[in-house]
Amino acid sequence: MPKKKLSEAVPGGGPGGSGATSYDVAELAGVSQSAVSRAFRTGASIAPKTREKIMRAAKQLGYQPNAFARGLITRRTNLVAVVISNLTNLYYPEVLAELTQRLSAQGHRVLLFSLASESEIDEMLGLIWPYRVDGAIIAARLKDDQIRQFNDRGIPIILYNRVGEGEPAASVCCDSASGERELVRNLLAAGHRRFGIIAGPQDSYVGEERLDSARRHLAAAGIEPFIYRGGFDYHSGDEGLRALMEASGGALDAVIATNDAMALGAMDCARGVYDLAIPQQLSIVGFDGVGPATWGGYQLTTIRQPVRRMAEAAVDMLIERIEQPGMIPEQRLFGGELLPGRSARLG
Amino acid sequence: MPKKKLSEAVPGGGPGGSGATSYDVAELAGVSQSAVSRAFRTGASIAPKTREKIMRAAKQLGYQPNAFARGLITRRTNLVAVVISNLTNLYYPEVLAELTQRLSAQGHRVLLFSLASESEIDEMLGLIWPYRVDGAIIAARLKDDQIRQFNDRGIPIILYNRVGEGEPAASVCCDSASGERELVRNLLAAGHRRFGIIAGPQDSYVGEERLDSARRHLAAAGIEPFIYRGGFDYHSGDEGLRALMEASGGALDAVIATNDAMALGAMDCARGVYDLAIPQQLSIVGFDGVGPATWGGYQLTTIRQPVRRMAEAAVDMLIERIEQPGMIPEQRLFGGELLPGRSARLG
DNA sequence: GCCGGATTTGACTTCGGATGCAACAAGAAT
DNA sequence: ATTCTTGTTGCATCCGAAGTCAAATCCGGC
Repeated sequence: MPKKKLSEAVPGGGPGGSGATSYDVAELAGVSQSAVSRAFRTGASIAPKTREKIMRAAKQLGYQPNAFARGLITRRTNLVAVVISNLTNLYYPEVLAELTQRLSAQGHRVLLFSLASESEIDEMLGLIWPYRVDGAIIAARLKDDQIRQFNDRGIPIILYNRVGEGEPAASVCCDSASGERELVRNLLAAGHRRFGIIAGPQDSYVGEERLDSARRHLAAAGIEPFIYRGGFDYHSGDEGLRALMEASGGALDAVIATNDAMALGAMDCARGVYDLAIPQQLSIVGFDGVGPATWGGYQLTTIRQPVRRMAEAAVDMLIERIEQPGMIPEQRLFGGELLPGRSARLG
Repeated sequence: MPKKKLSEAVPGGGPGGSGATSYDVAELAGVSQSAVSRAFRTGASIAPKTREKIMRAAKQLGYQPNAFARGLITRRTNLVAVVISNLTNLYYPEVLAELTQRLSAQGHRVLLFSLASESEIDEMLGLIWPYRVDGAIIAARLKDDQIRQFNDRGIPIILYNRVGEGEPAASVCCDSASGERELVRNLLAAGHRRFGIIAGPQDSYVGEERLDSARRHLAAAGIEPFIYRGGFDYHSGDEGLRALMEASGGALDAVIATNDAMALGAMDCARGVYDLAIPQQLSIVGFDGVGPATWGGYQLTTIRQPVRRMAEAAVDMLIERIEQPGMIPEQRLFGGELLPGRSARLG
């Protein structure tokens, strides 16, 4: 009769049920629990014949090592927290899909957190700590002391399209400044002179980068654009265009929206409300290169972020830092690709 | 001098570091580890004064109970697996956002799995088991034996817009049949007679439901529609419309797409390629009620799924089953709302 | 058949928090 | 003051896998 630690009659009732432990497998295979444990770790010292025998028993019992027990002793949970502020944004689902698949492929599970508002971050951090995640990828605005909490706990993080302000943090970003410069340069070259900008909320890092870059390069050409502040959503594009038309007395050549969703809203408004031909009477550009931007009805002129490469970099950098703690907080900047589209006349 | 189990010098180095355990807190507060444990469980037998003292010590050390240790002993992980086949679909991000927020609010964390293809499901299940999730919400096509694996392990699941075929399973669905019937009835009442259907892939449950319903109700009026099979994405709408125009010799009154993305693709194609006025020359309807469907350029006539209510139901049903195992596999069907839009003439 | 080195193996301990139980304290009842 | 409640507390143990270390086994070579 075995000593103990054998699982009781299976709760689920069925054979090959749920509760099998390494002790159950050990008994069935006629080996010790240690052997079972070793059979499931690559590189462990175990005879091939023994491992095979154990694997057969494990399969018969439907045994899978308990990640909680394993995580407790190894201090590696294989969990990565992914924090995304606003999932209903058109851009993030694509990012999330890429991150999830790549992390999965590397043996990590995704613990997803989404925020209804940025103020919930502190609360959310309190939900992350108990799970002892191996690392985190964060597409939300972290304050310095929040970054520091990760650093203090030794949890590597990668900021996505954000940077640490005071506290150093590794990050992956799309180069907003040069992307926006490209757009402005082309618009100027095509002869546009009266600009409106539909900007994002002030608490968005990339939003402000794009806005600053656009203003700076327009200023260099002696142009002062009209500016409207929206919320990065489609509706803000509509409202933004109305506001700009009013502010400029209808005399606009070009509208720069700091993301695609707003650019699309502005296009629909320009056509539907003001009956303007795009790009003949008004050029509109966006930023991101989301799916709908390429749709036939829009063919938006925009900067496409290299999402796949960025996600790949974020995951690779994170895993490097998990494997080898204490690396320097590197920042990687990716250039965007100009999608010419048909919503703007470019030079 | 305390016996043992006190964490060593903090790895992170800083004070209030990461590795604090209940033993550390116990020592600082001058109580036993049991007391610390009880302080963090509501309803446990502990004096308010003691708890307060412990909480103060815990805060000072930055202590948070280790979810892995807790989960190991309680057999409750507070993890819920959310499986979504195709995140880049326009519809699912909204669902995911709702599910995540509601689960969070109920004290559950989301372990996210996304699939590049449905064939990966078995592989993915192997990644779920080790984490001993309390339950799962699944928006992917599960085969009966896959559902049975959950049942055998006693893990409650809720299928989202899917049903179990042989194996019983709780599910939350939007009523495809009556939504589609509503659309067809209105289109018929407005005098449409030559129909095309842009359907989804055959392995989609809701896709087939919608297709069947549309065909049945058209057949009842003696109408045999042209049918094209697409992949539920925007591009399929474009291809679908071209195929239908060709098949029908250009003589179409109405196009029924079984989701919005394809309907939008068809609209752009109808306008851009065939120069048709919508809805005057061609009516197009979709299904889902995704964000872009309401955009000014489209104003798609469609059926909006009550995503919030459905997500709420899914979460509530799941939690019921977690708290109280062995409930009957209930199926909940939600009616969709007809968004009249402007892409179809309705009767 | 015996020996030395390499490989395998199992007993035991560990991770960190939860909990049954007995010990204990504080107040109530007698 | 004594006994009985009621309410707190600590001890010891458990959850399930991983890793340490010493014992056991294997193997070719003599």
